[in-house]
Amino acid sequence: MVSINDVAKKAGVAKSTVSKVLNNYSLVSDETRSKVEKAVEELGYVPNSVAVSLSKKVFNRVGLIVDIRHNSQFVDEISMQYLTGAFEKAKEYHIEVVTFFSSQFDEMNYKQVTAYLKSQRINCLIIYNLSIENKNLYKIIEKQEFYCVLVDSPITNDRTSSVSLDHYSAQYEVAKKTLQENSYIDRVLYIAGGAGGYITNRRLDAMKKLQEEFGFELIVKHGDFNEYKAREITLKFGKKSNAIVCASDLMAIGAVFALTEMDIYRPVCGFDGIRLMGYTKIAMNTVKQNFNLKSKQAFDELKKLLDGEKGQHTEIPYEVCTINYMDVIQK
Amino acid sequence: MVSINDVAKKAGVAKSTVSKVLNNYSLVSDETRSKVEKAVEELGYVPNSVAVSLSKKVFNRVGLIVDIRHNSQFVDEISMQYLTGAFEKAKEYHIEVVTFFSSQFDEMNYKQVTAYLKSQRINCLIIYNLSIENKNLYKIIEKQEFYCVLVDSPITNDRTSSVSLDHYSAQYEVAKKTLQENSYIDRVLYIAGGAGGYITNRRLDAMKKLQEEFGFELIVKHGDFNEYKAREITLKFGKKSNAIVCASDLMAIGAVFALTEMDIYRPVCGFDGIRLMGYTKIAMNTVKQNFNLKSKQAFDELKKLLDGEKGQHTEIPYEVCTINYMDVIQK
DNA sequence: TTGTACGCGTTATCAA
DNA sequence: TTGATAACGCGTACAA
Repeated sequence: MVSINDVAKKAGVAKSTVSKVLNNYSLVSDETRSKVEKAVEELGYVPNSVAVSLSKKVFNRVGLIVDIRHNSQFVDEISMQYLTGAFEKAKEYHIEVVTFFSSQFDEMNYKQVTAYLKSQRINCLIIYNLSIENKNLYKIIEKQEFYCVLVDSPITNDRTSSVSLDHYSAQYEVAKKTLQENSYIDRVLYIAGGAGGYITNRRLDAMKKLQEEFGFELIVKHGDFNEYKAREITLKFGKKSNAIVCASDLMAIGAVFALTEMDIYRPVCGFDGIRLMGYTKIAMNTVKQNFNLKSKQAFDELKKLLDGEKGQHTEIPYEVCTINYMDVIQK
Repeated sequence: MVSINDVAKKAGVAKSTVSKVLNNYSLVSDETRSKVEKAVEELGYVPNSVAVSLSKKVFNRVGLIVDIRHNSQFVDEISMQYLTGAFEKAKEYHIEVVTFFSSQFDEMNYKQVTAYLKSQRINCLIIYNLSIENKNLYKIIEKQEFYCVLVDSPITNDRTSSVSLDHYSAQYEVAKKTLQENSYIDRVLYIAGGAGGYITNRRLDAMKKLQEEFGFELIVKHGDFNEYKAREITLKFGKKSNAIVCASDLMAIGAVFALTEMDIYRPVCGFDGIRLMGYTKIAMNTVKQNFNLKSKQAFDELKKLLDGEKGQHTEIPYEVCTINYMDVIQK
């Protein structure tokens, strides 16, 4: 392991001088600079990030908290896009990231979680899909000991930003489009996410607005973003409704497959625009969002927080469309 | 940030004593031990892993190298299971892991990659789906500067173990079963993985064995595990074959959808047993493997390497079956 | 059984 | 403009 001492020795200078060259201090003569750079090059020296982290007062390490525990398997696709987006930005900003799965924190209390994160010298968090059961994370956000960016949870404070799309209007648009494409609608089944969640409530508001406008009866059931539950709900309430609006594509798939089994047709729409949809060959309206981009934007917001800005809420664009197989496999 | 000094002060002992308690040294009186433990508890102290890593001579940090770059999107599912499996074992062994995507190393040369990894104090690697284009990683394995475990690449040396299933017999079995279920087979299209890959060659051998036994004509094309390519190949060669064997489920899906478009039927079989298959509602034979388990086993093998054992090759079980929707969504 | 002192690789301060 | 030295938080011989 080649260290700064080796470089200093080779270049014939003090290690503090090497450090200065590496960190672009201005007060270094061109001559010593080039000597050092030459030695660095020859030895293939790269600073030990562990030691850097230990010695610096501020050293930013970002924890990416991905939620794969609850619900079905196919949030995989979304989580993976979140991760890749964040990794790309991390590289761009030269900031270290560490991946966590929220299930890791399940058996810990608040104190343990913060201690654990701090012990890894993590001072920033990007939290994807914060679920309301996760009291620890809520407390972390509230206490502001970490810089946080929340993806799809509209909480902000001085050290917390949030990135999401406009769930209200997106839900409104996709549902409206789906209902208008079909003739007679007098009873709509809405398979919502988890009871009490921020997003769930926003989207529910949109459905109520639509209900006022169209004057249909609205049946609301909570599928917890779980396709199996959505399936059960559809088997139970699908027949007596004449359209089904789902708060996620996954639940929409569960609903459609249930309808197929029941051998009846009902218009269904989803939310997310996941590629999996293309494989099912189901053509339904959905809200397509770019998860990779959303994650990147979250990282940009984090950078702003680190640069001293206060937390803010930002939104990303979306598109109401259908996902088809050929689009999905092209790339 | 509460440090070992704070604990020592609170407990009224020297920090070295605290360290001994924490690292389970035997030569500590019960009295001081409990004093220290109490202080640790009250302060919520967790050792700073960065400092630990710096001070220890050997500190194991594992880099998980996941390949999401090449081919289609739906390796996502597999990669995610690899990651979760490794994370669980990491927790069990108290070893730190860091996630990398192999695309991160694309523009680097060998020296840069090793320097980068070492700068992060990484001394172990678990490499999933090493592709033959990745010269850097091959060199890393060869040089033995890192302890490596390869998943699905049967290379071993003193510091390198590998975990995979028996690709030869698995390919043989699934293909044989598929062919036997259908009446007359005289020409088989085999859509292989990447040309020259280890796995690809093993599986190809199995197909040749089968060819000898059954006496059919074997057409081999390389789909590079890419469903779009598999689709193109099927469109071109599907009609004149009367069965299609694919080296991955993804390619098999591409083939089936192409056949549907061509409006002809051919028996098709896949490989991997991914859950996505359940969503396509295609019932085809495939080789089902447990990716999560495979990743865990890889971690166990890594542990053995760290404990001084020499690298070895191990295999995991597989099952020839079909993947159906209800099995997939149940859990 | 406990405490002292040093080293790990780096940055930061201050004197030269 | 450079270099010596003290941190950073921890583990660990070695001395007490």
